[in-house]
Amino acid sequence: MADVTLRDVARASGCSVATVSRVLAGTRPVGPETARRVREAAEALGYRPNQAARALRSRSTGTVGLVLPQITNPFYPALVRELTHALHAEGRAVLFADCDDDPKAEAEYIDDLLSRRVDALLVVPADEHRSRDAVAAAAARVPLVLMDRGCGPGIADSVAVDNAAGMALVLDHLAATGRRRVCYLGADGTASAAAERRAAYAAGAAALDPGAPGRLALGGFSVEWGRAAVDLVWDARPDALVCANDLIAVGALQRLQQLGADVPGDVAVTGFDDIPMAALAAPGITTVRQPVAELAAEATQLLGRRLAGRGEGPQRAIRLAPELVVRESSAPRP
Amino acid sequence: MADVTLRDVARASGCSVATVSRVLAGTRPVGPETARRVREAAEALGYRPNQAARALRSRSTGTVGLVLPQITNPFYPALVRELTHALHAEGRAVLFADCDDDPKAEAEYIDDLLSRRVDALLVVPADEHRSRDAVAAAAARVPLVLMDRGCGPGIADSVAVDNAAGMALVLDHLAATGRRRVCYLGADGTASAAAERRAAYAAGAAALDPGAPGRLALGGFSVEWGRAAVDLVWDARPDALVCANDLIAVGALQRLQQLGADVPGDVAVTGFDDIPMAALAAPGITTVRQPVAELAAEATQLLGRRLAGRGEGPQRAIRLAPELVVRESSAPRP
DNA sequence: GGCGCTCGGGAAAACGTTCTCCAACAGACT
DNA sequence: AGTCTGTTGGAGAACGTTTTCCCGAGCGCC
Repeated sequence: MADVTLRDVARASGCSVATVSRVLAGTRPVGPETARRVREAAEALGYRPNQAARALRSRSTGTVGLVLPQITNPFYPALVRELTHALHAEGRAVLFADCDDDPKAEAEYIDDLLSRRVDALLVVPADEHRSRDAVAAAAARVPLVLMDRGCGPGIADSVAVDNAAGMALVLDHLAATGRRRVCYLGADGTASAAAERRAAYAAGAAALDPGAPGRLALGGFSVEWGRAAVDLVWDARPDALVCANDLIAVGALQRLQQLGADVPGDVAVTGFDDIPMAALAAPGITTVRQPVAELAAEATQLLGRRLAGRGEGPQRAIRLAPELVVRESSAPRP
Repeated sequence: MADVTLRDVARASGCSVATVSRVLAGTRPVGPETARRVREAAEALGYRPNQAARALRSRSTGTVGLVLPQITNPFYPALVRELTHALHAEGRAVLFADCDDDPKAEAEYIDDLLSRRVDALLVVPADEHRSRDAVAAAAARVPLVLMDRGCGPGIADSVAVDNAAGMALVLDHLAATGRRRVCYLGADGTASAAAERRAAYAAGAAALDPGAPGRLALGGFSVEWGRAAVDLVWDARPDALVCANDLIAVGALQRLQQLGADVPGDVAVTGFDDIPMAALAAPGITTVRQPVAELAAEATQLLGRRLAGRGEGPQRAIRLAPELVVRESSAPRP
């Protein structure tokens, strides 16, 4: 009942530990008859390799650390799901850490994961600047892929959505459906997603209206901020509110309904990310869907390459094109 | 730059590996002067213990496996967050597995986690019946705590919300605010949460109206089902829809708005779980809040007890009282 | 002064793998 | 026949800890 080891299998099959290891790992050819005996014995005894011993000897745990800022941010569960599935498909397990948006906790978790000898790290950095040191140090020790948010240039491989392209899709759509006075409800952080979307808005909105780039309110990526931000721009009488993510859009929608504004009649509202809530809000929120499964696939592939090829090769920054999802919140006015 | 081991620290501090291990692990008293030297050397070299070696020798990885049916179910992220924080606070890391509601995948993940030598398992079983064998087998090898859903009696320690009490809170509230013709939009699975809530509704609703226990529609725990279920009970002209969870309630709300029904004027709607979306829906959904942090704390405490006390003692099934959160969806009619 | 004791320290044996040697033996070529 | 090459198997050394012995020194006690 207790643990059965290679020794036990060796004894039962009448050969040496080395041979058993070889047939089970397939690391060197072994006589067909011996192989059969070994496999039978292993099966009969219910042998399960001890991953701790294997990790110690082969200096590889088959484990990847995943560090997130906040699992309760509704964008991440889908990402976690895709990542864990992709990694499990390659036989890797996932050590999970949620650092609660705190770069200090993040550094500790990364340290802990490294001492647990993860083969690689997937990190969504909590803060563009304050995460940098810890991430760079970690990247020097194991393959590391940044996801979703950046962390300064030249740190590590990264995979993210093309925020500028997404914002351009939104602005084109609004222009095509006759919106002219747009406002931006954004986030002021230095997180790359915040900065890129902000910049893309500023660049694209000028085409609609020279005044548009100036009409913005910057706060956090939250529903509360969405509610508050509406009041800051409402005087400008916008006919469209472009929000930096779906949570802000949800908040904006709530406040607009309180104010008695008609969406999309009086004003259109758009989000970013396509979290589940965007489809379920009333009206449904027009948003930019991140290709989550593809992001996960790219990230694991990047890791796989580094793990196989002994970490050589230039750094890669992969940007995936997002998709516009049009819902009622931006329907053209009759 | 490469890995620094106990040997290196021993050499640098001029004593033996054993001594270094002792002072760093604090496992036996050591002379103050030697201790100081060792600590300085360890600090200077940047020593980080190799957890793989430690795990091999001490037969404990400091790691807990967490197996979920579906991280994308919006109830789980908060639970994951609390669990990982609680476990990290005890110096444990979390190996995460999402089995996508598939008991077969669940069994494989559990097996994989066991061969990775997790010290314990936290499992939210995917299916009351079909998860049973794998969970029972795992529970025989390591401490295991079931969360949220059950898996047949006598399998392992468990922590969950008191579903019956929660449903009673809802029914009392509806009765107190003058609702008489209630309907139940539930789930038909054998998952314990589904069954318990269903039973509690049947028991409690009889007090409001002898016909109430019969007025129910059973499907899945999803928004889509909530939308569909409304049509099945609408002919009964209910003045309150009691939903088995918040997702169903969200769906019901959507369909009611399509039908032109006024919530809460014509009909009240209640949910269960208090997922973030419940507060953000319009109108806000009256629901039963699960004490997530407390659930997580109880679960880790249960694990801690088993891990410390060599697994003895009777099985415990802990039920925590939930809290009613009253929002607009069940406001009394004027 | 011998006897027990604690106390600080080292040598070395685990833990369960993987992997590098090395031995034995077969067949093939000189 | 002798050497070479390739194939199959075993012995044993790692990997970096923790832990069990054991030793010597210091100290109080009859």
